[in-house]
Amino acid sequence: MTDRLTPEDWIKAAFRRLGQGGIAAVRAEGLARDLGVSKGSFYWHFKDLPDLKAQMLAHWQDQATARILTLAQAGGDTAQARLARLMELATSDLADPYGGLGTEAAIRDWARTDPGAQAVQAAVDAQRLAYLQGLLAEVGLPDPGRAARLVLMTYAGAVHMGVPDRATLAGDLAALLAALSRP
Amino acid sequence: MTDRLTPEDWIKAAFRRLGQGGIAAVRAEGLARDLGVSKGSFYWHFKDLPDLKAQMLAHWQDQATARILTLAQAGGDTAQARLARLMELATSDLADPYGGLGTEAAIRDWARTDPGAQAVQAAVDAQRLAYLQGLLAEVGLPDPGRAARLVLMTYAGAVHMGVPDRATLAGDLAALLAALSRP
DNA sequence: CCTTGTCAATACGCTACCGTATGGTTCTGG
DNA sequence: CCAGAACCATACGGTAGCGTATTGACAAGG
Repeated sequence: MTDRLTPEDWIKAAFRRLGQGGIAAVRAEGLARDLGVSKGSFYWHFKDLPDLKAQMLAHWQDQATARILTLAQAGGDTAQARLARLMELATSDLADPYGGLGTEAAIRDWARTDPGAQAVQAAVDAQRLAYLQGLLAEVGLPDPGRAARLVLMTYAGAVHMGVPDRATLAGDLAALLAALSRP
Repeated sequence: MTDRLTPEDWIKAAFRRLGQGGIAAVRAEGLARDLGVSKGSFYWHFKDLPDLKAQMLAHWQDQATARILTLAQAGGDTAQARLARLMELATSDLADPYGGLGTEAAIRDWARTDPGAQAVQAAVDAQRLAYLQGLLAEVGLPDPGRAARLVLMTYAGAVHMGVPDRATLAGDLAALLAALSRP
């Protein structure tokens, strides 16, 4: 257990602050306080705040697309199985390893005002939409484009309202898919 | 046209800033710059920033519930008619008189970190949910509680993602309701 | 007129943060 | 064992915003 810090430690702490206080709360001096060091350390690991934020976005982008999608892909052979696995993943902790489901919402908040975050968020949304649409088409839904959009909007909405709890969210998503699958 | 300012002028300007830059952008000195006066004027009309924000929340609460719901209520005699009118209102400018549909999203962002905003947002959500659930029950949906939740989650999600455009949003909501109405 | 109330300008001290500069400490390879 | 690298502390000047205090402009009523 070294008491020296790595960039990852800072990034993890930054995501904690992002989830709680929004992007305005991720500051060099505050993070240093959280980690029990001085900000001299921060400016050793990062050039400045924009540097840290860029690395946060890179982490998030990888987390939100690549990792989840490969996990879902490994979830089964049939489209049904992969779809089920994806729903399961989306409502699990894996979707948000940095703390509550709030990180997804906090990133969206951030993206409303920051062009860089906006770009990453758009890319993530597009990738999710394409993958989900493909899956739903394979399953045989009538209008897979609209259905995929509805599912993602529901997910984003759930994350931004007080999500009831993960079980009801899973139930709501399942009900939505069931309703959309009978024309 | 008097060149003197009223509290409403400040509040309107504050909502513009909220929609663009989030709650962090509503500051006394910035607002004063927007309005072409000095901040001495701000502290004449408002005790301090929390005072302004409280008045913003009061305005929003009235706007988001009372006004919309009475408009919807006046939209027709049957539940179907009122439901249609509600959907129409939700995707119109009336839902957000302060500028793009972004205010709704900005308020939710704000509510994530501010307890006062959180309380108002929760109250608005609860009222919307109750009203919509009643309407959907009257129309005869199988599970009106879940359906109402799904509709509101979809709406919140649409507001937070790049809404495609109001027409497709209206179409998506209609498709959702149609799908949910056949068991 | 002149007083009073309303709204705005200016100037001030205070706090929180940024980013830099410089120096101290601990780890590690040769 | 020591030179350099990696990591952290401390101290500094600069900016942006808050809230207060004081004064000025100007309209309306007595």
